[in-house]
Amino acid sequence: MKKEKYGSGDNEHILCKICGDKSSGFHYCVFSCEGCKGFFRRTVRQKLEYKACEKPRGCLIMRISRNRCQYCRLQKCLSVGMSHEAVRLGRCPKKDRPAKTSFLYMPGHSSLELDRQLCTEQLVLDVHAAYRKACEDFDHFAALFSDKRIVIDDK
Amino acid sequence: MKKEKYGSGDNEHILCKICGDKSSGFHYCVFSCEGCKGFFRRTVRQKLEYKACEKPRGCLIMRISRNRCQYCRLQKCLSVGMSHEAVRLGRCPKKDRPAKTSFLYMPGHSSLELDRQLCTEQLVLDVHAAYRKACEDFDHFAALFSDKRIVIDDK
DNA sequence: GAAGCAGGTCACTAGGTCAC
DNA sequence: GTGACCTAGTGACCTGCTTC
Ligand SMILES: [Zn+2]
Ligand SMILES: [Zn+2]
Ligand SMILES: [Zn+2]
Ligand SMILES: [Zn+2]
Repeated sequence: MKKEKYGSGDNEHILCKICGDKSSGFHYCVFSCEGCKGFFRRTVRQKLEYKACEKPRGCLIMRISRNRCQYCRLQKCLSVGMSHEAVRLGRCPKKDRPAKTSFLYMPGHSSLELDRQLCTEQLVLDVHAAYRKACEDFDHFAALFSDKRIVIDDK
Repeated sequence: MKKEKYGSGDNEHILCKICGDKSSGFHYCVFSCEGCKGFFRRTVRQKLEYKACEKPRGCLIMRISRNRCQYCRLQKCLSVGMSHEAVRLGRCPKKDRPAKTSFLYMPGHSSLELDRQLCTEQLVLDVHAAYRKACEDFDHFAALFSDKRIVIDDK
């Protein structure tokens, strides 16, 4: 029989657990995209270390934001269980196949749906940024309050 | 009459003598898993030669490490008695089988036990690596000592 | 028959490559 | 540095044959 071409599997309906892009398979024990797979491989093989993220609550890793912070991308890879030690080679045992009802499974993807995903990601990032800003404002306020530079006058 | 399905035997409670994965039967005169069986078959059939391992004391072959060094995997296959010459066709007489009470026999395996096995393997590999490092350090020290660059002053 | 292994098949992935 | 694409292996599953 013919050798199937690259990428002909149905892994593309599964989402990358790190960034949400379409997965190309089960890499380093995690369903992940070619980008995150390559990123993790380079990091481990060359023993790269990234300078720590300065944002107090870290970065959201999504398809459109995954290249903005290597430190947080690596943290996400590790936190979802990527491991260079434990890999699975060969055919996937039938009983291990992820259920198509899993939230990781995406029923289809037209370019329309891709556009929609990108818009949604941008929206999520905007909301996240606003949330973070609010947290900082609150911290600032709390500091002033504890310094008694702000008092509540409930007379 | 009806052909039993693949993997329906009770061999899965026996461990692969090469890597410790679950055995799928008695292959090339050794209880072994599908992976080690296929590896040995390819090696013999295609007369493959692997470049010698550089580690002075070789690699530990376990389920999670078996694909890291083909040379040592083949050595392990040969050392536990795999042989392409003494191929046995057909079913294996019960009296020739190793007893199930041997340490090769694993009473059960849930996914919990599999996880535990992987953790244990990683631990063993770490300890092995530390041991090897200690051996190298000792060799280095012994060399200095025999060169009289280190002396013991027990005055 | 029934059980069970050798060999084949081909769904899979680690690692390499190189245009961006 | 990134990631789409390729290739060499890997190993889960199957089929044909052997032995009991
Ligand atoms: Zn990804
Ligand atoms: Zn960050
Ligand atoms: Zn094995
Ligand atoms: Zn080795």
